[in-house]
Amino acid sequence: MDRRGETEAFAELVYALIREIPKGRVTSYGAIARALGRPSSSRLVGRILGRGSHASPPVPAHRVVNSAGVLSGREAFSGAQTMQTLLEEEGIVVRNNKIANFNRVFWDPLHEL
DNA sequence: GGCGTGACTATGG
DNA sequence: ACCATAGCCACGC
Repeated sequence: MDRRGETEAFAELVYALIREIPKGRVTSYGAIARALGRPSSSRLVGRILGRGSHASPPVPAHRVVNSAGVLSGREAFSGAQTMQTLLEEEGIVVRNNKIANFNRVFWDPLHEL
């Protein structure tokens, strides 16, 4: 299996895990990487989502933010529905591109899955 | 193979 | 809370 295949396989695991995030909860790139056994690949997680993650069923990528609770990927959500809008529709409070109640809505797959 | 870049993270001042 | 540094890993030039 070449590097390309490994990355694609990892991407599928990332999508699968993100689909498990409960509505109204969020997690971080690092938490996902750690849950999949690759603690040092947090940047790769973000990269995977950035490359137009067209998977089916669709992946709720808006529920993934960085470790500080900042919507670092909002630029990728071009359209009527912004990342912030999607989160607010689930009851998450966003202020200045940052999740206000981050500690309460954070979902750690290692501890809650 | 080098070098810059980025939806990252942890740590220290 | 803000900024700088240093690891990190895959990608594109």
